[in-house]
Amino acid sequence: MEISKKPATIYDIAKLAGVNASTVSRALSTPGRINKSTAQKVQLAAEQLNYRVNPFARALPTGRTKMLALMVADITNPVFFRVVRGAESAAAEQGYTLVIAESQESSQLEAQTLRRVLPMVDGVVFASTRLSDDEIRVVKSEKPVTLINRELTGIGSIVARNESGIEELISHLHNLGHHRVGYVGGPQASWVNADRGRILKAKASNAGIELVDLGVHPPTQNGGRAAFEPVRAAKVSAVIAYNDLIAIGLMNSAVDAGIRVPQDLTVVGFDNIFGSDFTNPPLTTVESPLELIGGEAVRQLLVALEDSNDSTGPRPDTKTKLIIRGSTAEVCK
Amino acid sequence: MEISKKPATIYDIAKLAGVNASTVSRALSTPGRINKSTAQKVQLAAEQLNYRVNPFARALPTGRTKMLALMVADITNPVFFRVVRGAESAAAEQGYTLVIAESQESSQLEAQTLRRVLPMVDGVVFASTRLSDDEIRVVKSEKPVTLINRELTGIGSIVARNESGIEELISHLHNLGHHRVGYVGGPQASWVNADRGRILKAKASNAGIELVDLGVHPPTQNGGRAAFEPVRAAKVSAVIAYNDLIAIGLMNSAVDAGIRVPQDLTVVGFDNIFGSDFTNPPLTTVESPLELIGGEAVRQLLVALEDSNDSTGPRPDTKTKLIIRGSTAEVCK
DNA sequence: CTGAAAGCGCTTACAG
DNA sequence: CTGAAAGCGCTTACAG
Repeated sequence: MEISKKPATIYDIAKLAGVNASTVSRALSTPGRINKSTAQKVQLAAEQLNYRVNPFARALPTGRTKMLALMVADITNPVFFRVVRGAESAAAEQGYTLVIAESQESSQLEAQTLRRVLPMVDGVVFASTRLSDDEIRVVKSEKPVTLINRELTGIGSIVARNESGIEELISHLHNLGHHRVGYVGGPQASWVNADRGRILKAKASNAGIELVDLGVHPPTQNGGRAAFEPVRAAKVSAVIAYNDLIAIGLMNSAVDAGIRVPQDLTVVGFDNIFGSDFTNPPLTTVESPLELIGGEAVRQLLVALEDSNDSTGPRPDTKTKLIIRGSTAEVCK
Repeated sequence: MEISKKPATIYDIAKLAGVNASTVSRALSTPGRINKSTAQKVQLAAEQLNYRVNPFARALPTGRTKMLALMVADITNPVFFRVVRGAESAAAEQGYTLVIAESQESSQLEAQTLRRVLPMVDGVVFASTRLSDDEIRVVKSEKPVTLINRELTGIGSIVARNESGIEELISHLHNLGHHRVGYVGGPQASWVNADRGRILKAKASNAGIELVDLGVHPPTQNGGRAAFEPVRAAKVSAVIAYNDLIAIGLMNSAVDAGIRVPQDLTVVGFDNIFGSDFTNPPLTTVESPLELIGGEAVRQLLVALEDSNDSTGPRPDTKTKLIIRGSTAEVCK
């Protein structure tokens, strides 16, 4: 329980090992280029002194901080947990530290946070951003950037492949006998919402299902509650929500209105968020490989940074898949 | 869309403003100690050059990085979301950046992560840690530390005041006519578990309720499922779980076994995690002011760091409170 | 393979 | 109030 004394520097090591500080530096960071026994001597001394490199001192001459920023709109949104987990472990694997920054759904706060964080990181992955295409390009002009679930020419991105899950979903609904189903859309500006809507429309039409557009809504439980009236008015036997949160809000309002799920109304969501399995009934949903996506986003960023690395390994398949639970049933008429 | 050119330094500003670099430094960080018009000239030049201080260059001479680490056991555990949110915004408020580090419930991984992160932060708050008392003291010997929901002499900490919520809970159960209730404990080593258990026992005994100890369990849904057998064997009319996750697992198993909640068995949890309101039935739970606690933890850390500040404002009350939902009912016999 | 030196961008006593 | 200088702990050409 010593009182915090100054940590050892390479000069302390140099003295102890009887070599020059530059040799210490090399022995520690590029041991290949140095006499084996010298390197060992240095490493031993470093250990004795409980040496740890000062990351800032290293960052100054190299310009590299070994930190990455992960930008999310809302830390408390369960959709991001798995993204964060995947990103964090991919970063740690390569000795990088992740700074998680939150925009709180405000583009102004996001810009401000970015201004604080950008100078201290080597690159940023946007898991969700309120920034415009142009603003993203400005960031990209300063540091490498990768985008999650948004595409923008000239910028690396990784997105969930919604086709596979939606294919399964439409076929599931078709088998259940649904012919007229509603889509409760998410935010207008959301790339993901557009993607899901487009694919949904195509697959539904292929299957001879009429897809009714039920408007755009906030991606929250309240958004789902507010969407209930349009849903009821549309006289659909099934409804697909932009995400699980909306689906859950929708189910609540339906129950309050005396509509039974799934007997009277089939409901499905997207994401398979934490808790979607203990709704009543448990929610049928299309799941994205969020953890994989988070990990892949930082891996992509890292090859841009360490350009030595395997330039581009095979991109993993980010396919989505349907998880069938209790909120979908045959149309009974 | 310029190709990333080198960011401006204080020397660029110095040249543009026609002063010495040290004057620039002072004008930017301690504007009070400098001629007003000089300061303005400098600030103008800084703006023109779109200057942002290099945090690492600043960190070297000062030893301060303006970064804080927040250590959690599991990023995907919903209990931490609000802690993170509170900590993050308290940090941002003072211009600090939060690094969230995850131990993944492994003390080895935690130690390793700490080794990577500790050199780059000014202090650390442990939201949950697998470290032993002694290990925490070692960290504390290097950097200021504050603890959430754990007490350790000599180390600043902030804990939820479980009395208030438990008081309400016991009185609620008492009013409902329960006389024999079980406690499904959490991890043996958890400070919070011990605290809740102790208070529960005291309050129950005051109210003439017999509290049956149902053992220690992992704080997860599976833990809750596994706890169902002991619960049933104990022949209690109500059960209190260490946390919501356990309570939810317990409810699942009960339903599977044909036991109705709350008619046949009253269930209550702790934490009020995301999703606990849409279980079936919605879970009655004791809520902690997690966001406040997270914020207060970093604020405490910050006064230790900036010792100039208001040495110690009044500590906010971290009282817990009962949220009554559908999983509790009168004992019907 | 190794040393001596310069430099990364800032801060901060020390003079004046 | 301001300048000139030293120093924070590392890395990396440049010699040898």
